[in-house]
Amino acid sequence: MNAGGAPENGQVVIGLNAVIVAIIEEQPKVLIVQHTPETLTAQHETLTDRALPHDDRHEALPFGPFYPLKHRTLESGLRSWVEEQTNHEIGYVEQLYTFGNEGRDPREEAGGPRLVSVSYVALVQDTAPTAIETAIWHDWYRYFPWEDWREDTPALLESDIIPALRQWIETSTDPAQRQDRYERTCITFGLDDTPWNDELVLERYELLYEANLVAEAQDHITDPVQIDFRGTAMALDHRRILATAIGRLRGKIKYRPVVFELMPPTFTLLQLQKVVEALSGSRLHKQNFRRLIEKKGLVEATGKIESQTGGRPASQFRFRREVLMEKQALGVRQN
Amino acid sequence: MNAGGAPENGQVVIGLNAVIVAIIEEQPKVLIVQHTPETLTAQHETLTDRALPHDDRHEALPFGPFYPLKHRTLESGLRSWVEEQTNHEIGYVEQLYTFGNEGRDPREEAGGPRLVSVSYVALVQDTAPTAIETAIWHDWYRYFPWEDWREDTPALLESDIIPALRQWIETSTDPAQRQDRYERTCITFGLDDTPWNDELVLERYELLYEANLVAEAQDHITDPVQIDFRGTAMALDHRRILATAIGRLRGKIKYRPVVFELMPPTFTLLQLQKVVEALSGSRLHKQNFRRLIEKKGLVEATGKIESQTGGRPASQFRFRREVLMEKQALGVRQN
DNA sequence: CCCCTTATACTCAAACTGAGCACAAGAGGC
DNA sequence: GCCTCTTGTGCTCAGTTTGAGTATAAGGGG
Repeated sequence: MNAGGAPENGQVVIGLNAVIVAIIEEQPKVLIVQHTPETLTAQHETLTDRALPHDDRHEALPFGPFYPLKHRTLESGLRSWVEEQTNHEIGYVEQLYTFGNEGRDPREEAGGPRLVSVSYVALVQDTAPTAIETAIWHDWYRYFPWEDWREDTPALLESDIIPALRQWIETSTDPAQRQDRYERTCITFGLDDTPWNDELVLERYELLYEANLVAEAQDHITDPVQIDFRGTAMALDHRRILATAIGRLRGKIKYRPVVFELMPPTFTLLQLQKVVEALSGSRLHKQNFRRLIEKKGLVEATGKIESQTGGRPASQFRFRREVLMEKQALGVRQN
Repeated sequence: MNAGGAPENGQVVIGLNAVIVAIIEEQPKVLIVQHTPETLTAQHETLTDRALPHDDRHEALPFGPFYPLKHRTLESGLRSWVEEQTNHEIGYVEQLYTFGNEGRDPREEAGGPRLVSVSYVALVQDTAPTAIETAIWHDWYRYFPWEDWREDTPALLESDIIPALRQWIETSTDPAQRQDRYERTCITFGLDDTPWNDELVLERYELLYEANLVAEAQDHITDPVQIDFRGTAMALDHRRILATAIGRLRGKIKYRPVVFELMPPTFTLLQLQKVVEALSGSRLHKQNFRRLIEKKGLVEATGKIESQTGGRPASQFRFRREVLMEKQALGVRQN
C-alpha cells in the first residue's frame, strides 16, 4: 500500500525538518545547510552537500528521513539524525507543525510526490562545533532583519519596509481592500500607535510576501542584490517554517521554562536576560527581570561568583531542573 | 517512490484525524464514530460503519484520507471531508499534533504500514444534526471523568483514583522511583496542596496509564465493567489524541478568543461563561468574568434583551469578529 | 406581594507591574 | 590611592490587575 491511498490519489513522502536553535555570543542562531532542489527531496541523503553552481543553491533547514522500521516515534527519528549529524545533544524538542501544502516542492510539477514535512524546533547548548562542514550557524535575524528590536527600531523598518507597505496599502483601488491591508499592517507591524507584538513573526512575513516585498526560493530573482536586502531567502518554504519556529519560541518562553535549554549549566542573571532578549528581539528592564526570575524559583545560586562581567562580579546561578515538571506553568518573560 | 524512502525502510500511510468539538446544552461534546481496527486504517472508507459484533468495535475519532492530488493543503483536505460528512460548518481548525508512534495501529505487527496521523481540533457551532447516523456527539468527560470540576471535586477522584495512585506510589520498591511517582502525582493531580492545573489533561491520562489504572484499546480487558469505570476507552491511541486536544483548547482559550467559534451569533455573558466553564472543567467567578470580557472589548451589546434566563433578563452580546486579528493576544479566561 | 433566580454595579484589599533611584563592588587609567 | 566606568543588586512607589465579596436590579411563579 502506498502512502496517501491508491496511486491515482497521488504519492506522498514524509520528511523530518528541524529548526535547530542555539544562542552563540548573545545572538540567536539556526543551523543552516546549503542545498539544491534535488538534494532537498532525496530523503536518504545526508546533510552533506554536493558541488554545484552557487546560483542553484539555497540556504535550507536541515532535514532527515523518517524510517518507520528504525524509528519508534517521529521524535526519536528526529533526535537520532540530529544528534548524529550535529554532535550536539538536544535538550529540548518540540513538534512545530506539519506542512503538506501543494507546491512546497517544485519537483511536484514534474509529477513528483507530495512532500509532507513534520517540522520540529530543537534547542541545543552552545558547546561543541558541528560535525558537518557544510552546516553553518546563521543568525536568525539574517532572514528577518525587521524582527530585531534590541537596538532600537530596526533601521530597515523605518527607512524601507514601512514606506513600502504604506505604498502597497495605497496601491489598492478597492477601498475595502485598502482598509483591510491597513488594519493588518497596523496589527502586525505596529503602525500608528499599535504596539509591536513579538510573536507575530509568521504573520509579518506573510504580509511582506503578499505585498511582494520579500522573495521565496521559487521566485525568479532578477536582481541578486534584492535577495538579501530584506532578509535572505531560503529553499522551498523553509523561511516560513523558520518564521513559525521563532514565533512559537517567543510565545513559549513567556509561559514555559524553555530558555534554560539554551543556557550553559551555570550562568549569571544578565546572561539569562541576554538570551531571552535574543529570542524575543527586544530589551527588558534588568531589575524587574531579576525580580521575576527570583520569584519563580526556577533558579538557585551556586554560591560562586562570576567576575568576568566588566563591572561588579555577579553571582552564578543554576537552573533547578527538579522543578521542570512542577513549573509547567512558569515562563520567564515580563510583559 | 514510496513514502518513507526505500521499501526496506518500511511503508507509511498518512491519515487526517479530527477532534470535532461543540458545546451542546452546556456540555463539551466530541464527534465519535464506531470503528473496528480494519476500518480504521482503510483510508478510503467513509465514516460509515459496518455491521460487526460489538466487542470488536471501539469508539473512535473520525478521520479522513489525505489525497495529495485533490487536496491543496492538509487543512483543506480535513475541512472538505469534515464539512461533507458532518454537515457542520467549521469555524476554526487548528493543527494539533502529528502522531507517528510505533504500535499505534495493531495491524503493523502483521507487517502493515506505519500509520502517521495528522490530527486537528475543529470547533463547530451547535446547529444542524450530523449527516451520519453512526456518528454521535459524546460528552468529552465520558472519557476523562476526573477532568470535570464544575460541580466540586469529581467523586471518582476522591473515592477511587487518588487512593489507587497513592497505592501505586507505595508499591514501588525503589525509593527514588517512589519519590518520582509522588512528585508527578502531586503536580498532575494536585495532591497535598498543589493546585489543580486544568491544562495537564494528557499528563494525567498518561500517569493513569502508567499506573495501569486506565486501559487502552489494545489492552485485553477481562472485566468489561472496568472499561467504563475510569472513563471509556477508545480505539488505537484516540483517547490520547483527545486528551491532547482538551489540554490544548484549555490553554488556548486563555489567550486567544477561540471560544466564540463555539457560540451562537448572539449570546448572554452567562452563556459565554458556561461555555468557558464546560471547556475548562471549572467554575468561574461571575462578576469578575464579565469584568474581564467587557474590558477586552471582544464583545458588543446588540441592544436586545434575553428574557429566558430564569431571573432578571440579560443583555444580548455579539462577538466583534472585526477584532479577531487585532486581538491575537486576548483570551477569555481569568486565572 | 413575597421569594427565587439571575443580572449588573460597585468596593476593597492583596498582588503584580513598570519605571526608576541608590548604592555596591569589581576593573582600568592616572 | 583615587576617580570613573561598568555591571550587579536592593529597594521604593505609583498605577493596574485580580480575587473575593456586598449590594441592588429586575424578571417569573406562587
